[in-house]
Amino acid sequence: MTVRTRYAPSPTGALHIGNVRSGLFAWLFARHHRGAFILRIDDTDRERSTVESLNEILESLTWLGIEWDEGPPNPEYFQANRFHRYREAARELLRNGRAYPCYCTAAELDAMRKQAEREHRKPGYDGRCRDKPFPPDIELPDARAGRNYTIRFRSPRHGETVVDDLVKGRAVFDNAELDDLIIFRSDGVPTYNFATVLDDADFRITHVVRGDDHLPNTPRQMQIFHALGLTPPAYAHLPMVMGPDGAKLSKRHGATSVFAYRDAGYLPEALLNYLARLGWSHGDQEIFSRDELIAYFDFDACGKSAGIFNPEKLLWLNFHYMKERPLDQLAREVRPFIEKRGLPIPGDDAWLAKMVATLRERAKTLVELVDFAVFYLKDEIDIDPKAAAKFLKPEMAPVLMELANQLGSIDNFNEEAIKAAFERVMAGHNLKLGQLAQPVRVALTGGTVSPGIFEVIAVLGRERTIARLRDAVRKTHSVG
RNA sequence: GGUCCCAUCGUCUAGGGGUUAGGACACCGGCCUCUCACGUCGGGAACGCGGGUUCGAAUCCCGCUGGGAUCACCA
Repeated sequence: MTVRTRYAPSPTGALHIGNVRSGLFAWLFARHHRGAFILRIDDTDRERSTVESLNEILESLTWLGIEWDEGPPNPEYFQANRFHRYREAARELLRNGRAYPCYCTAAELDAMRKQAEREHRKPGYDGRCRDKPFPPDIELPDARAGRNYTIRFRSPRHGETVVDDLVKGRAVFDNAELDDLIIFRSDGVPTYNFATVLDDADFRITHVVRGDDHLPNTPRQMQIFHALGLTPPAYAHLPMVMGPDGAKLSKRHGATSVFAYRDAGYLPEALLNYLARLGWSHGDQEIFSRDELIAYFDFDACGKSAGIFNPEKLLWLNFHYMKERPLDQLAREVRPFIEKRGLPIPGDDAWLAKMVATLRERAKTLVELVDFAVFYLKDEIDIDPKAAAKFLKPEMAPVLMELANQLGSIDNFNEEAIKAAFERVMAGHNLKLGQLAQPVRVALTGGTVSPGIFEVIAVLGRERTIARLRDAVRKTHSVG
């Protein structure tokens, strides 16, 4: 039997990285077994579902390279388009007595819960409508047509339900602990646990891979499978991703959506690698290509305990992938971040690549790289007053002038020749490289930190370099 | 509170009866050096507690403690 896994996000908000990791593992498992990965949209909640959110899901997965074999835009993979199927299944359950109408109102249910809580009993539904007689061909609820009731699943009262989880191992649930859950709401909409079962059944999902927050739902879903005469799929419940405070990762932990990381200048390979390695391992290996991930992935190598999201390690991975990227590709990826910043690019693609080459080992994200690149890109730079006070002293003026002249007379304006020009100036004034490089650095970049001074000059070009040196000379007078 | 899940450095993890408990991120120090980085070398840092089983337990079993998830006419 070929493996079929699915990822079923609901389009009700940003695509969260904790959530997308479950999708990643489902995808890896399917790819590893040369099976199919299905993307299904859980949009039964039409109030909260939006197209923006749907697009974000699709774009995020595409950006990460998690491609689906079946799913959108095919309309059959949207729950909203499958209501006929849910209704049919609910009628079947009503006919064979595995479900029943419940006439309790939301207010009554609420009161029931509160009462139980006061008496320190479990807050579940007490089954008061369970044994009321009803016609087997009773219509499904529809509050607008006056059929103001819900349909509940008749859950077995005795025995136990065993989940043999691929990640967690065996979990045994006492059926007496499971109350009769609503499978159809009074507005005629099926609930999640019911719709999910039918989808997983109809799409012939062999392995349900999801976060372990769904583990408590699993015995209920298995019971519905059985009531429908179907065999449940295998389950793999992955541990959650937590924030630094140890609680389930959520918006209040800051940037958590895939888009947020994309926009912050992270590379998809880095995020993918990081997410895969959170809760899964392959010996001591830290860096994995997509193909390696697929080749090595296995639930046996998944940990059982929740993992805390570590932004520093993600940063390190991003840095790694930026360093090993082909230069022209990295330059191409940096470009939109420069544009977004409203900065001009004073050269062609080859120039941009040279600029990126000097910066890539100093920046951990694309955004950070652009931060460092400002002095290359802007015509006018701001000089840090403290740096100027320390390095642009009046006695440096003639030295900088001479360097400008030397640089002006070079034939081939390359690093080698630039270095030779420096050496001539240093020899003439009896200076060491450090004594010359820092003032020049301040003059050219506005600060005391930059790539090697020869490469900076080579990238900046003769015109700009000389202009900035002269500017700096003028400033030494005003300082002095 | 009920139910379920989980427990090795700060974090991600390897190790599943005998190991100086390994790696990675982060941190600290040396080297490299025109600054900052990169790189490189080195360092500190962990088996939650208590009982068993065993010649021997981080490893197997039980309990405790701690953490998490979940208990909707949300998904």
